[in-house]
Amino acid sequence: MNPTPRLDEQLCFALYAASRAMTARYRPLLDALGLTYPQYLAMLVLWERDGLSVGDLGERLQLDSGTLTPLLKRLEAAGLVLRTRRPSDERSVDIRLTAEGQALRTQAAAIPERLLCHTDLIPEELFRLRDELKALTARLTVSIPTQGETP
Amino acid sequence: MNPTPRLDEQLCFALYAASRAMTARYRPLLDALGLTYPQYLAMLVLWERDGLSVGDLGERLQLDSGTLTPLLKRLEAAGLVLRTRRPSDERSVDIRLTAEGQALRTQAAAIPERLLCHTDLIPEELFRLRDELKALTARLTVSIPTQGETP
DNA sequence: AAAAACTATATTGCACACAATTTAATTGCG
DNA sequence: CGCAATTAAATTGTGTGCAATATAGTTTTT
Repeated sequence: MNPTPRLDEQLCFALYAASRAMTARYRPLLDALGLTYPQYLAMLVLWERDGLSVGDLGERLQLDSGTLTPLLKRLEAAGLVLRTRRPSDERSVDIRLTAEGQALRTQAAAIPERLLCHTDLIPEELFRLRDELKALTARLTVSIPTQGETP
Repeated sequence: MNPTPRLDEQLCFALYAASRAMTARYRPLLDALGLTYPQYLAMLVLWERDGLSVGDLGERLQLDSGTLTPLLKRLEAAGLVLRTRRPSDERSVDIRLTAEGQALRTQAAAIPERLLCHTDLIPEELFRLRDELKALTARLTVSIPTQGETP
């Protein structure tokens, strides 16, 4: 009935390839800061708002503790953050930037611009694409209806 | 000089989040076939053209042998492909579908449609988004100019 | 107040990604 | 021919992602 799906026609592969290509573009710039790409994203969140819990960070990045706990431990080992149990609720772990973590912010500020310079992309197009991707993510993220659900 | 980049403004994060959200949507459908998402992509390529080498597959998927070798070994262990040294050049490894691997094609054919049904996305928009992502990938993938290169 | 239910993180196990190195086969050159 | 250079996979090591489970702390219920 349906034809076999072709790789080049799949939005899913276009997304997957674009995401990895983007990460590859960031890598040399992030190497200079000693950060991996997901670590950079976590730092972006912390630079916006310090002292979030692991859960807060996970909500923002859409990552769970299985991913974040080891990532944050590596950031701690690198001296960029501190992980401390929240006194008011010992279940929560506060992630706070160290002075070194704060300082990295200055260097990171140059990254988006340097990336743009290397790729001759038009900012307006990027903004539109970004917003379309956000809309797509929102639609993909709605709760999946259970097979045969009848409420 | 530059402001600290904000997570929500970054195209890179929109891409990263969308790609993972898409993979998450595929997961339950692929679980039914016993495939992971990258394995599914590899199978898509093989259903289009059987008997490719590891390198050919890697070129198509933009993945290197460090990723593909274990992935293909798992597909072989699952009985979906055979890995054989090419007689004309023993360095190359031919990947060929088994009868079982060919048979899976029929079930896979229903997947893209089922995914669309679950997400009320308009096909025309998706096609356009896909093509924009391909263009982005192409621009991100051009050879990175060396710092201070003067040809 | 003690048990049960709930919540936040951590741990474990598996499967990618990707850099760097290794191994084996082939090609090219003197 | 003989050997250096090249090529194709495989291997090794690190860092995600994510499901499933475990642990510890908190709240709710009886």
